[in-house]
Amino acid sequence: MRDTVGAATGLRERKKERTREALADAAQELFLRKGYDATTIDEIVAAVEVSRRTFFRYFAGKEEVALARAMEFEQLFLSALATRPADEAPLTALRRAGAEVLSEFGDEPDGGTGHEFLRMRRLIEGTPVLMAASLRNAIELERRMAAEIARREGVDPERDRRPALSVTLYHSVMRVAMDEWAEDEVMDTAGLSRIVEAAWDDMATMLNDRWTAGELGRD
Amino acid sequence: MRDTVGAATGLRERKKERTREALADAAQELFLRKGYDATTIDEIVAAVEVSRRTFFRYFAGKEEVALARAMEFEQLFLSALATRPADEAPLTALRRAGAEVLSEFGDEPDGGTGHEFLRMRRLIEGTPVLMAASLRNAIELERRMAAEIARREGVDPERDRRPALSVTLYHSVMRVAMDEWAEDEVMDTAGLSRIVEAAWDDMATMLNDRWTAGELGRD
DNA sequence: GAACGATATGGCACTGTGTGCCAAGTAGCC
DNA sequence: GGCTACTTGGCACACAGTGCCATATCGTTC
Repeated sequence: MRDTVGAATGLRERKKERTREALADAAQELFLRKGYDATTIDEIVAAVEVSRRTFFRYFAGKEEVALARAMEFEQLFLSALATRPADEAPLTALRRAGAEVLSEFGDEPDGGTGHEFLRMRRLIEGTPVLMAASLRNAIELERRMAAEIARREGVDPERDRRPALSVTLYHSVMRVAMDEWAEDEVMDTAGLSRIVEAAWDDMATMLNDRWTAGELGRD
Repeated sequence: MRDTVGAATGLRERKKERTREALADAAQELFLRKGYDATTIDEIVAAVEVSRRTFFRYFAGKEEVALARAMEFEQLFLSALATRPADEAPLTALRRAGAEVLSEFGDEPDGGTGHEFLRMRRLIEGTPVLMAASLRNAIELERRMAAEIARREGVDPERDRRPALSVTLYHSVMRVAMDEWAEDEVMDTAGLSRIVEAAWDDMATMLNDRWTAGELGRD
């Protein structure tokens, strides 16, 4: 994603993009090595040789730079959703868009972007202020996803709650599945796919107020 | 909830509780009148005549005092869930516990705790840092609720994802329903109940990959 | 290549949040 | 009343975040 910039823009734009990338990379490296709270903005900007003031021209704050990479995946997801076949049911479109993004990773037991992704995820989960900011980003992403589902289905999201419900259901299942999967230390995308499918099966069973598949309702 | 304290404790404990309540009340009054960002900790402690240092002995930070009342409702909810009949299905128990807590409010068009609750909810929704902190609290509440569901169902929440799924499903439906309901300015609990029921119906339809009740699946 | 306008950067001073330390004050107990 | 345990207030500090302005750099035109 980052290597597609600058092909047809000026030096000024290219320098800005390089500064932004350098800040995001330096921040991530420091956060993963020292922890979020123990890393200061002064340390990040020193690593890139720009001023604090410049930092705040690229990022609204310390949290935003920490979540910068995760937000790139959100863009990937929205693009994937927008290009799903128009006649696909909403939940199917969401699930398949998610699978597309996941396939961007390879199985990379101890290297590459997948490993870094897992390490950043653990950092975020373990840092309350980042977890909070990440959740708020997720809410905003849900709103945009719901708008896309509403567009695909030709309904008004302000009047019809089904887009919002489908998106929040999708995120709920994904979050429970990813919490379960991330207990391992390995970027095993096939394993995640299996957990996700099983979680959807459990959810369908549960929504009919049953606890196991095959059980009759009992209230 | 707050008036049950101090009956059998010493003066020191009673003074601490009064200070804590005074800070929470002063903070809420200032946040609702001036906004969260425009209110400083110095203003809150000046209103109660204690020091900044004392403030930080009662609350971990500015966000925590803003969410103090909301977290009291979380305790109410957990208590209500714990006392639901043991043989109730998980989703039914969650829904009925929620209805119990909601009934603590009356329909109070322009006064009382219900009105204050709505105003605080709008403040939180409109303040990114509070929204983020609130969402993180909700995650922690979900974890405790899942533990309670797991206890009721006699399963290990570390091995069985159904407690987590049922809780996150419940929260998802409630959040979509409350977003829809809170567009009004009135504490209409009957209206909320109707929206919640309708949202559950839509969710059940959707989880079977249908968009309307009665529609055959089409993928 | 120089000039000029537009834009980016760095430095500074400032506000506000949050925290550790320690002296002074207060509550509880005997 | 004395002593102990606990609470409070003041202070100095670190850090995040921001507005303002002088200086530097890039892009465009000639």
